[in-house]
Amino acid sequence: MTVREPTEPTGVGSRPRPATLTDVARAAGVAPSTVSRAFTKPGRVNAGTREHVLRVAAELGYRPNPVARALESGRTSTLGLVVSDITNPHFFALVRGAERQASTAGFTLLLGDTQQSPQTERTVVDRIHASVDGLILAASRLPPAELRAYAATKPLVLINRQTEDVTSVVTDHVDGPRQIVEHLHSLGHRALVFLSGPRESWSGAQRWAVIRDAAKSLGIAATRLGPFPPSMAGGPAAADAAIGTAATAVIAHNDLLAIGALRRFGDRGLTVPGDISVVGFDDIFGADFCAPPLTTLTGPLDEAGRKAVEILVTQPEITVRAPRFSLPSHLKIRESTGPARPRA
Amino acid sequence: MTVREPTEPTGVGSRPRPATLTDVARAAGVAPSTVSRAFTKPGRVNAGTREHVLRVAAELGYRPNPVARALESGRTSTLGLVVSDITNPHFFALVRGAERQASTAGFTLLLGDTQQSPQTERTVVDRIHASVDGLILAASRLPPAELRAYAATKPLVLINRQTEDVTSVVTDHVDGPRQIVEHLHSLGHRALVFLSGPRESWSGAQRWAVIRDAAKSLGIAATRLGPFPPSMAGGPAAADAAIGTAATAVIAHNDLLAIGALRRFGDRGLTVPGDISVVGFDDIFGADFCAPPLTTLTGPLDEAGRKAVEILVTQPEITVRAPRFSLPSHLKIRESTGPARPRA
DNA sequence: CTGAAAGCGCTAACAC
DNA sequence: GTGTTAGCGCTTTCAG
Repeated sequence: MTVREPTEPTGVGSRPRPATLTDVARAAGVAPSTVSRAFTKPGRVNAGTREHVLRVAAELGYRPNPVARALESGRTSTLGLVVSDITNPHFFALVRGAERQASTAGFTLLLGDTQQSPQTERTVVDRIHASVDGLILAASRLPPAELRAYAATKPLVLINRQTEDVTSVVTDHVDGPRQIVEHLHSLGHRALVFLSGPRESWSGAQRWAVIRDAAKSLGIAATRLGPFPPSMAGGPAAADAAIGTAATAVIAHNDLLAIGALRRFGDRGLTVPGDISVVGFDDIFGADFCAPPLTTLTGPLDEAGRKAVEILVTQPEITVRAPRFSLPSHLKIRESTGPARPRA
Repeated sequence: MTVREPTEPTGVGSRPRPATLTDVARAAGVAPSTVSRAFTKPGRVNAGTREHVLRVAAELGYRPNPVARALESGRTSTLGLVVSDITNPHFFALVRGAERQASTAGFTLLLGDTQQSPQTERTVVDRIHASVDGLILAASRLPPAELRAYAATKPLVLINRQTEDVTSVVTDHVDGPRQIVEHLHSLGHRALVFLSGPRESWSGAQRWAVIRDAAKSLGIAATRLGPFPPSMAGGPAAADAAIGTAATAVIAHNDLLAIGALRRFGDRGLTVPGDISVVGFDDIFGADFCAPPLTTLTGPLDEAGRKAVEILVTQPEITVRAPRFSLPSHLKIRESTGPARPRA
């Protein structure tokens, strides 16, 4: 039997081996199981012993090793959150909401970024898969079959993506986009343009479908331009493309693109909303203080994050029944939309 | 000996037990150690055997369990990143930089939020401590002794906080603030005000110290107001307080506070920079498109995140020597600063 | 080159 | 109420 000296440093500048449960047991003169119980089942151990054990543990600076605990129990108290582009402020609120809810529940978040690539997404998910009790995939680009395969293996919640047999939380994608069209219509706009984002975006497809139908039923024109990168950098191209049309209002795939377009319109000498109205999606940080403040459809992403975490923490079993949740969004009217003025 | 049936589902709606290394070994007709080697030491196993094992593993959908691997090796390929308030956009760039660098290195990030409380910080750090190979604490509020204690236990890198015997990465906090003062001085400002953030903020203290000294040596007045919450919500109170002084320029503890103040000045009928100039810190997302775009000191936080991760991934040992790194920051002059105009 | 066996730190039966 | 024992899934000596 090899016994390592508990506290012997192994060399200059190295770190001491942290105390283990066994060390504590030995020092306290009790069995390992007693120490374990002292920490995890306070009721099932003599109060005096417990106190003693706890004291000795504190002296030794003992802290239970979650890795060992996880190996035994199969539970890690950790949730994986995978987003498609952590660089995108769109996801900040999501990460924030998820983190808050997780920490409230005593869970920790493992963060992953797919950099918009399905291949990377696969790698990331495979890697964290076994280390988490549940998985949240935001705006996943994975094909349905793969998503189902993951869901069969581990509690999985999709955010802003829906697929058969997989639990999802989406921000409303029907009423919201329709409200935008109605808002614009009521302001007198009769031709609008949708500045689209990535082709593979599920939510982007939903948005356009609803916008197109709503426009049709109101008898106004709607055309789609793009795809454009869903970032501020995509703004100039998107704005320029819009200027080439007869539209008096643009609806951008997201706020980032909208803000980018806003600036470009300014640079090109167009005033917003005087010459052209602009609407975004998400109500990201900054949408309320850009110039002019942006009319946008709130996408309660922090709430979506909270909801997803809540599901995984309190009732992971229900994910096998693949319920779908939809969170209401509403139109936040600010100053980037106004009455239509026919353009020359 | 208890042998669980490898693939038998345990009930309706439950999930199959994932294949383990042992399952693969059995199915492939080899020893567990051979399977292990096939995955981790490709050289030390017969090419044919290896191929066979890999094929069987693939068929079974086997994926090595990182938790078990970590327990044995003591390494988790995971880094803990703890920020004081994930709600603060200030940290977005940090999280982003850290995540990118980590994933490049094949590491995963565990995210923690201390909600500005030292007590919570302790809890969070204690909890993730054993699950990570290294720790990054951003804007830590912990006392030096505790920080040292953690550093003695695990590779630790502090961001924007310095303490003896602990490795740190800070964005320059001397030249930068001085540049702000000089910039303002050169525009003719002779009285400025510092809108301070939380009292416990290490970087806030540094900033004020340099500003005060720089002002003194330039022979201009500098006073400190506050503390104010370092958020947009803190802006109104901060702006109002500043209006009550003779200052023609304000330097805010961070961009959030600066943007909040910007809006308040507008609401109160003051034009920026006509009536008063405003400077922030960090160059957060949005600083370039608020109205007017904010002059601010860049705090290369994404780079700081990358640097911290890089240290922990490539040379964790050096943290015992507690080197200090400082990343250059520079003044980004935009439109919120202009020539001083004496106020009534 | 491959197998057998020990054990990482912890929890959970199962005794006593 | 407490100790003993057997693993969780994997890597790693150590034999063969």
